[in-house]
Amino acid sequence: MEKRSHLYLVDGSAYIFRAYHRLPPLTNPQGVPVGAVFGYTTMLWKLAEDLHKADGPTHLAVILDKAGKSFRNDIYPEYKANRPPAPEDLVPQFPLIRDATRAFSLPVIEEGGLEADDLIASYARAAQAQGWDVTIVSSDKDLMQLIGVAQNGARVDMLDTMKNARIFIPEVADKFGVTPDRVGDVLALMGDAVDNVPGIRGIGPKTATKLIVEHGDLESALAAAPAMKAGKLRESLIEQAEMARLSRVLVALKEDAPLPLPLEAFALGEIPKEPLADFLSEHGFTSLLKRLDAGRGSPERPTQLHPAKPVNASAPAATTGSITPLAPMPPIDHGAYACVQTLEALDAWIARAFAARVVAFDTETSALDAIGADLVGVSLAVGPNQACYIPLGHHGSDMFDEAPQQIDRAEALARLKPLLESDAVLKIGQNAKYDLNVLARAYKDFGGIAVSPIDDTMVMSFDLDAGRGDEGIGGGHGMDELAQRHLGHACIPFKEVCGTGKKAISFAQVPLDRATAYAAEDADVTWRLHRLFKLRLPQEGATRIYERVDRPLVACVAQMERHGIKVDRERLAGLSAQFAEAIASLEGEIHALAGEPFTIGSPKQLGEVLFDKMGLKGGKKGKSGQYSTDVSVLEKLEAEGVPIARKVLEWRQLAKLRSTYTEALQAAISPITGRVHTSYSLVGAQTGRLSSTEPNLQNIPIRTPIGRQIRDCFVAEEGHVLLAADYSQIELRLAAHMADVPALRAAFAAGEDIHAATAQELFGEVNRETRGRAKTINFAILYGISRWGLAPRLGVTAEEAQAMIDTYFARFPGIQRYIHETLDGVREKSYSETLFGRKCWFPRINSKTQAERQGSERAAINAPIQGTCADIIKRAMVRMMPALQAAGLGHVRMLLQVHDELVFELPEGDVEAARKVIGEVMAQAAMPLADISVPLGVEIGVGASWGAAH
DNA sequence: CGCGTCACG
DNA sequence: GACGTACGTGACGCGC
Repeated sequence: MEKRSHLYLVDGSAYIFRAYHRLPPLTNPQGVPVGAVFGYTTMLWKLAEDLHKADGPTHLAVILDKAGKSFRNDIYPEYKANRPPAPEDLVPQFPLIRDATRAFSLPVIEEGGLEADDLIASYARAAQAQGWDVTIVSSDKDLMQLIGVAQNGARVDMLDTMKNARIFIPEVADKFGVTPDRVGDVLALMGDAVDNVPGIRGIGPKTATKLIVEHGDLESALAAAPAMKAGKLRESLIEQAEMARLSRVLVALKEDAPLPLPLEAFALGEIPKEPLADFLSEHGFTSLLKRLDAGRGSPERPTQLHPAKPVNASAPAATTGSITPLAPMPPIDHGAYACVQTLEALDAWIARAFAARVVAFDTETSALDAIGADLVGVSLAVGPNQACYIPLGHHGSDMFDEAPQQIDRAEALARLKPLLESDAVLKIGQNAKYDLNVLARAYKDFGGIAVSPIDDTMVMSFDLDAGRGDEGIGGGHGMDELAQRHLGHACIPFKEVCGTGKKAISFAQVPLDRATAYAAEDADVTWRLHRLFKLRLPQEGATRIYERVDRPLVACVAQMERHGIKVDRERLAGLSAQFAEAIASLEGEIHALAGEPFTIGSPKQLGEVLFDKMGLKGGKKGKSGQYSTDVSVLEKLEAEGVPIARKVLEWRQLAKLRSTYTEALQAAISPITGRVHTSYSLVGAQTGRLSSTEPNLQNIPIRTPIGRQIRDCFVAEEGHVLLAADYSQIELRLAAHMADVPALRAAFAAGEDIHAATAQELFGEVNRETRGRAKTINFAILYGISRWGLAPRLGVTAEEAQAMIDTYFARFPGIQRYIHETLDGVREKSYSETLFGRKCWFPRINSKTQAERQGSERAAINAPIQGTCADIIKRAMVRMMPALQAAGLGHVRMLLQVHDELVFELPEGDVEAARKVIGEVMAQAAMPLADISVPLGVEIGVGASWGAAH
């Protein structure tokens, strides 16, 4: 049976207004706002998917309003006169709607002097006359007049894609209380404030419906007015009858307009993929692009990496393309900030934030650690100087002082929660991870607050300017520094508000006026920075790394920090005592050997004892005029048969382990959770790596048996295990790929021992000695090699080291080429780039000072490799929880990241299932953006402790 | 607060 | 001829 023709008429203009207000303010990689365009594109996509359904479209057209006046203005000049101008960031989206439609190869209809509604009505009636069904894709109430069934059985209905609802006669009756053919009469009576259709003052939807239901139609209702009982309604109907008649004409749809294109022109065929793919890719609609690629059964095509644009470091970058320069912002004015102390004021600010759809926020807490501190207040900013502070946990400055007036904390959080969690409002934080953690813990009885979606100005700054610290101004990404650098504004220093040292007070004790100035300023500054960075990201090619890697990582890492990891306190204490005993006994022996007591932990005293008092040789003084006593020096002495050297080395090791680990880790156990919560810095390492502080859980010992015991103190909860998954030799694999070294790639592909393979290539034979040398050289390559650096590590002369480097380059010419090309690129652009486009700046790469220059060169060789590795594991982290959830393993907890390793905690029974998902996500983490020509090997271990999981 | 040292990748 | 001597981190104790 042939499918009955079914015409879809899409009311494009009405749609984008709704999409604009419902969707977050996205921008495409060029910085153009495209939130509404995205919504529109998604809608077309959904419609296109219905193509093959039985009741799906056979014909489709998009109808748009054309700018300018319509015939209705000739009848009534005030028609649509009080419409506010379209929002600033919607205007550039109008032309893109046409692009989007063309990308789907769909016809667009627009005609001057006619509104979209008239064209829709005319097409609908024409189609109906031919016996076609018609679906109007809109939710505009005016169009509901068209709904119904013609004599020939052809029907007109409507589809509201946002609510995914079909609208037919019953739905119209629900809304208006009348059948569709009487909707115009109801509308004429009630008027329309948005379109400025006058109607009759004092008559709203209820009365209008009642009158039409009672009297049948408008004219009858007007005619019946004199007979009505005296009162306002009667008067209005009589006095304003003409207004109602005028309104009736205004709301009537023109159903016989000439059709710019014949109906047959709207026939749907298969939608060509190429123009669509180009459009989706141009605007960064990657989710749809993926589905498109999946749909055509081809492998996902790696999206184009950002072309490396030559950047003139001295020229401001904010002038590219057609992007309008930012309007200047007024200077920061603390007097403009509000302190919110009533629910009414709070509600007003929340409404402002919803209306602005972008809000910067900041939390103030009683202490610095996000896991232990209490929420003291929240600040919001919706524009420059439009900021407020909401105190929630302030008390008096001392115990006799009364707490200031504040909104009840639970009540305030209940009102803030919908705002902070709304998909339609972007929340901006400076180091948002901190605030995410505070708010996730606050309001706990109600599940906490899961702030989303977020932008983070600190992370944005990092993705734009990592490494740029040597250009005269600080290179950090802290708020005070960013405000100074980008806004020329000196923030109120925290210590000025809370003091320092012994006299420091909690933020909860700060008087509200000062607290407001400080806290609201933070939100204000964050808002302003966001405006600058959001524009710069696309202009400077940093959108990809920010949007795809670092931005989604914020919430992911925040959750890892909240999980924390369990440590066995008793076992740590036991080790501590054991170490203490050994330290004490070594101390005695060392003092005896030295012939006098001294402070072994003082390199100064130790050096003097060894090289002056005891007269040992090999003492070398550094620039501080002090003897060096580090491991290499002491090991050399030991090899020469100096017994005290061994003892000092042992003493050092144990002292280090005890103070840095066994003691410090016990102190780091949170009294609240009983676990240890590190804090990861997303901007700590210039290469893109994370760093870990308070405590640093990325340097827990593993290399020596004695140190490894500390890893055994990291344990899983009862009934659970720890799973450690690490990338095997990932940096060398990436070097093999990025430098294109066939021999190394082949060795990795074959699963060979890479250092042995290197030894075979370099020395022609593999034994312990050659493998060890090959390993050292392999690492030297990754770090930027020099003969003087390599020589002492191999125990050879610089000349011999140079010979090995030469051999290495001869056997693996790609490496030498990579180093040259990388350095040339960095010298020219002042930054390096990872496979995923992460930049790392090297402002001293062309320094006149050799040491400075060479240092930058070595770092520049390493940065793309170390940074790509960081990108890959970050991508794995971002994808991990969704992948685990999809596999029914949402309860698996990701706890730690140690550069090439992820540590999880999970029930024993889930090990096999989790192992599969985790291994797969990690191995595939570079795809589809970068297709690494070497497999990413992942090794997984499981055990009751971290030590046992290796 | 700078330095030397050493824990990790 | 001096410069420094492999990349990236963070924490500790000493001594000023």
